[in-house]
Amino acid sequence: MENKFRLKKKEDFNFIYRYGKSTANHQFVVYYKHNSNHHFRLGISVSKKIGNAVVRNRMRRVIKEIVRHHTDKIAPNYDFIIIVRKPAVHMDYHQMEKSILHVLRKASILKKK
RNA sequence: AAAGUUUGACGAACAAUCGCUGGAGAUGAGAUAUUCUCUAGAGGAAAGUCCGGGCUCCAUAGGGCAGGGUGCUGGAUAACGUCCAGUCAGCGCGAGUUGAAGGAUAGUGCCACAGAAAUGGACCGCCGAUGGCAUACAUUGUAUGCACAGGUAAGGGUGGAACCGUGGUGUAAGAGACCACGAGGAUUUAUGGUGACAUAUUUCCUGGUAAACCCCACUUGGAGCAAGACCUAAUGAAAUGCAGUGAUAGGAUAAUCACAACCUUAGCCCGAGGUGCAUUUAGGUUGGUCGCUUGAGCUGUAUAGCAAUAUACAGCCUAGAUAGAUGAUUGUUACUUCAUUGGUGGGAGGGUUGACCCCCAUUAAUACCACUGGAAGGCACAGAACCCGGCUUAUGGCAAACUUUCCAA
RNA sequence: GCGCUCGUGGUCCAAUGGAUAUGACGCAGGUCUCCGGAACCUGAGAUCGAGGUUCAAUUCCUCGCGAGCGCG
Repeated sequence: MENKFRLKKKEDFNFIYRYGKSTANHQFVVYYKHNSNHHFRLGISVSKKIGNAVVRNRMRRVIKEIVRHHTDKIAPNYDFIIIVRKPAVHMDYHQMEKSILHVLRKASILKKK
């Protein structure tokens, strides 16, 4: 995933947490906010409570992979952060894919058909 | 066959599609942009951060104290609290394994409860030799009694531990006071060993505790890659230069006012508010580059050594991220387990060193072997963050050597 | 990266190396009451794990596990 699609700075995260809106399902939480770019930007947050370094890295990589596969469905002009909750650890790729699409649709970040 | 002990190596593979990071090449005027090609890309513990070192900066004439650390011997090492080989002690039938293993004879402290007493102590007890008092005989003493002075450490059965233990001599009663045998410690000498130490021997001594204070020996400056070096926006600082028109003041300077210009007030006008500009210097925030991977490196061979390890020669270059790359999906295979069998072929015996176990009873069926087919799993612990050497902890199956017991020959 | 502190019944705590491990709240049973509460009485329930030193460890030492905090 290219750098311009990623949220990196601590200030960006804090800004979205403070001024953005949030939705959630059982496995994920999404914070999102309009931006002035012509593409979306993604941040991923996995707490230390979720597991050890291997588990956290796996969650991050799988989420990156899922979002990359659905880049064309995601509406531009959004910054959003995906936060992983504990039940997501035991899901496989396809279940996570469904769950993430569900939560993004709830947040109305996905493009309408 | 069962139960163990030690050591060692390993930590699945391949393909397709879609991606990530570094490097090289092409594309491109050029760049850290774009596109394409090639190539490299996690571990045995990368983990915990428990030790040690390299490296960097700061401090430092030299020496000592304090504080910290370590603590049998010899060796290895860059160094270590690590490793190897030994000694001694403990544990285990054994293979083996564990040990902060100097000093209690430098000094101080502590040893609850119980017990007379927990290290210069006398409560009960024993004795009354010597001294004292009393009585009797008698004359300068003898005998008996008292338990006053005093002597004593045998007995008290409490405790984890009772002034080394047992037996004797000795004595008024007793006592390492003396003797014999024995336990432990220090010490002298001899022998063996580099040494710890072992064996014999001389002399002296005898509670435990130093992971209590302490003494002795050795060792130790502090901080950490967010170390540190370099480049650099914005804002503010200093210096220099310039600064529209008009007015005031002045030696001179933007010192002040008005207008103009520019900015904000959602697009325009009015109104309101605000504003010197450029260059250089120092500082070094944000951001970036270096530090950053050629190293006490890896592989192989030979030599030295019981070994840890060292030396020589040859070959090799093998991750470098920074919201942090090394991934995802699908398929196949190795491998494991299950169903105890669907099929084909072999087949009177099969497996086993053997004891023994399984199966069947000769037209046939079964065990077993080979090939093929089905289902499930395809794993555990775990992710480099400056780099190494160890330790510790987590974890999957495998192999080898050795030990003990049982059974058969 | 470096450093510090703590871990004791269900909860909050106490403790000189000396064990029957303290107290409060809570829990259970009883007394009282027509019933409940309050009060009173009684009881159960714990030293984070593994080793070591010591006659004896919650306490001392080592390693591990978990929690919290500080500095850069």
